[in-house]
Amino acid sequence: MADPKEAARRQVPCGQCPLRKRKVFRRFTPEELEFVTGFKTGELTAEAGSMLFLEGTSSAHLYTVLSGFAFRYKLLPDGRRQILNYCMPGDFIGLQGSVMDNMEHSIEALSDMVLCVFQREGLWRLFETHAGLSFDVTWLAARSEQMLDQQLLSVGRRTALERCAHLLLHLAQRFEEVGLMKSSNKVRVPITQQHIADTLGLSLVHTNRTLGQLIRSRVIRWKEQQYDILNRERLIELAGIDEPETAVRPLL
Amino acid sequence: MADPKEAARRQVPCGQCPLRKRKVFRRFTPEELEFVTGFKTGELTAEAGSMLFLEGTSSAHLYTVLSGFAFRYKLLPDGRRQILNYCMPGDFIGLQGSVMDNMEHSIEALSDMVLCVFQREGLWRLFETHAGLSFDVTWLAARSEQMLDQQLLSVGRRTALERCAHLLLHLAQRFEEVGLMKSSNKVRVPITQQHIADTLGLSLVHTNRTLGQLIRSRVIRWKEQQYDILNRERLIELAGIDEPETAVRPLL
DNA sequence: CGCGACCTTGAGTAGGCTCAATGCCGGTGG
DNA sequence: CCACCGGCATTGAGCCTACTCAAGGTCGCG
Repeated sequence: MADPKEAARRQVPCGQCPLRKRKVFRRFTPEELEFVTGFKTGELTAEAGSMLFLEGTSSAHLYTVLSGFAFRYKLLPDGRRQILNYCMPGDFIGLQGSVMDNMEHSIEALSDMVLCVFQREGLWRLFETHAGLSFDVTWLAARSEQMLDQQLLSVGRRTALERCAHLLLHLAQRFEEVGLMKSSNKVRVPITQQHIADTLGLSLVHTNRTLGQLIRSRVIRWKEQQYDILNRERLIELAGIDEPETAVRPLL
Repeated sequence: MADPKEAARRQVPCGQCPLRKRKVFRRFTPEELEFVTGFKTGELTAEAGSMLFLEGTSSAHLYTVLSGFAFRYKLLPDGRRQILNYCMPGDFIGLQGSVMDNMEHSIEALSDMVLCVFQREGLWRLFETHAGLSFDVTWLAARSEQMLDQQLLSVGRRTALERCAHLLLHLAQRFEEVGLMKSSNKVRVPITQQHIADTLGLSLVHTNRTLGQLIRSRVIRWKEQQYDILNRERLIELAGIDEPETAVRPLL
């Protein structure tokens, strides 16, 4: 009766998922909702610092982030690290691992997390029975490619200051989309300057100095694992403007 | 009778597509082949230097490259350019534009090209009627995401020399996959050092000097728009080894 | 012959890197 | 209660990778 497996299943029925209420997410039909509910086989809680995926391994699961944060990254043999992107509530992660043989990146939790668990095989059933949802999955893949494109543009062609400004804005925007903005412009995200450095392809020291510039000129405030945007206009200006489009997207 | 539209249609029936013979590409069932043949609405020839897609616009088409090369890139307002990846025969391009509202990147032909043309709406029919092919499309999207991950790692965390070595190997590998390697290690690709610079996030001058290093140490040879790999081992070593996996993939 | 596209090279600079030390804070154990 | 430690942020100093500016050189083409 107290089957632990059962205990872990469907603690939040997809129909009532609080995330689904946000207007960034596409309305699903009752039929789609039913399918997704069946597709979900349970929930997973992960502690801050734990690995969700490990480069080189394969994974039987796919996840949707319910709460908490993570980051996706690659390592060079000598330890240099490049963070590819951040995962936040509503993000569908692990597609690469389900569709290809094995992962070529790792994902590590930045905070305690709760994730919806889907089985790799379920994805097949999804494609066979739900054209709309398959399209959604493809759409999500295309979107994350777009975000990588942006990131690559930053790292390859922007100056340190521009990169910082751009990332800060980007994170803030994603926060807003899923309703995580503390107050108006307060972004509480559990990352260190080392994470920022590894995201932007900079050294820790130089990241610190560049953020220092932004802080001294009162564009942002930085304390602990949290920053406030004090002067959004200036930040946009520094980032070299980048249309902050917010597309309605599916939530699996 | 001499309908130009008709003239442009299906000049190469998909079943006889010479690319399809290569073993990198998955065998299609006769049924799938038939569908793809119907999906294809014609061929497009593009001149070297012409734009296949333009950032900010939307496109009614999807393409598969039959022959020739192109590159996908983004620009900053002041003209700085970041090349995101290269398109070569067998590549399926324009998915982002078909699935999202509009493109956030441009694609420019590097050589004269021939492309298979598909209609955006056809993609919908594909999802509705062919789960296997939909899965393939998603697979391709996941794969290009993987390649971007690699690229981002390079640009963010590798030194100039490592980046060059890595790119040279990467291009050579992709050439081999589709049988474009002239002789053993001769890669004839119509790119200039400026393209390499914009791919790797380096300046033209520094790219030139870095390639110069590789040339002087007899690791590669560079002439005009062509390079030879003289010492593959050394190149791999410099690139910091990167498993050169070749996955069988679908060809739409 | 002149021009444009591309490659090459020199010289000087600067943005970003490394090494290293210090400060701050919260947690832990004596 | 205090001393210590580990994780993170900060700062200084010196260096070097990669950048900019600038000049040529080569080659193919009209």
